[in-house]
Amino acid sequence: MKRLTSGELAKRGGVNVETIRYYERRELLPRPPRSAGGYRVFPDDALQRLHFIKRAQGLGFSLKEIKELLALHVDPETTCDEVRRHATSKIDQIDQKVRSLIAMKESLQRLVEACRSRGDTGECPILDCLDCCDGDASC
Amino acid sequence: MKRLTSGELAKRGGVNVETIRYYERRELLPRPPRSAGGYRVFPDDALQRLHFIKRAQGLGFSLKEIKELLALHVDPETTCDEVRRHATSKIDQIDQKVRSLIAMKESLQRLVEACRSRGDTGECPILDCLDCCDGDASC
DNA sequence: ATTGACTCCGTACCTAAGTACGAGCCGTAG
DNA sequence: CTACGGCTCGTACTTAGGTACGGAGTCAAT
Repeated sequence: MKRLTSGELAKRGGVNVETIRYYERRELLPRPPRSAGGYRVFPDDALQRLHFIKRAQGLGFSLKEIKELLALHVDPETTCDEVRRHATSKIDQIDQKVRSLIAMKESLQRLVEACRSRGDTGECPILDCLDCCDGDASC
Repeated sequence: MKRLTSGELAKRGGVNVETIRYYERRELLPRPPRSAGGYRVFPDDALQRLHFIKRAQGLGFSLKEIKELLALHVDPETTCDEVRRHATSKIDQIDQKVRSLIAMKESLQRLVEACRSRGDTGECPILDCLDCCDGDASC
């Protein structure tokens, strides 16, 4: 268990020092103990926590949602059932995002395919229908 | 081809009127012709455009990226190849997001599964490892 | 003991993506 | 013709997620 200053934590986590303070204010990182001189001294699992935050964020979770995810861990009152419900609902959210993304990807793929196979004449099919593909559109 | 005022467009698109003006400033919606009295008069394909924007946004594209996507359509200079490259790169971006989301989903699923199958003794496994699952973690 | 790097805190500033507001036209129904 | 709702504009405010700043204290090496 190495101990980290805020600067070291920030560097290892690939974030700004100020971000560390910010996350502490937002209660995404627990407020760490302080050294004699008043410096923050983070246990090194703070780094794991930080990685988790950044990864979840990269997946489109807001800091508020991430705080909820982390809260599951922290609250000794939460029952296993409760935790499972939260987790399951997050899974559903993720699924929804994935489905939407895949739909959009497929639209784009169809366009690229049409584009590749078009004859020499006429316009690029992508140009003709990029902005008219609604979900289940037959572009 | 119905013509829409900004208010009608906003209502049909499910957005605020100000958002319409904002998108016009950001050049996501082309600046429409004006009526004698100075009112915006949108061709009704503006609604398709608006839908596209909201959908793309829901998938995590920024307005800037969406503007790029739309620009493919607009610029008569873009060659088909160029368009295809843009589209393909967007597909890659989407793929990356999907992979990350699926990884996170699987982590959560493993946790839920472990939780469901645990005996009566001991702590909820979700609580123990929610914040330590790094990508390919063996939670 | 002094220097230089690091950290503290509070506050202010920043970008993205809107939203709200007020004053002043437009347009139509009564 | 007047009232009332919709539209115009510029400007200001909001939330989310940070980033930057400045004055002061700390720590480690020389």
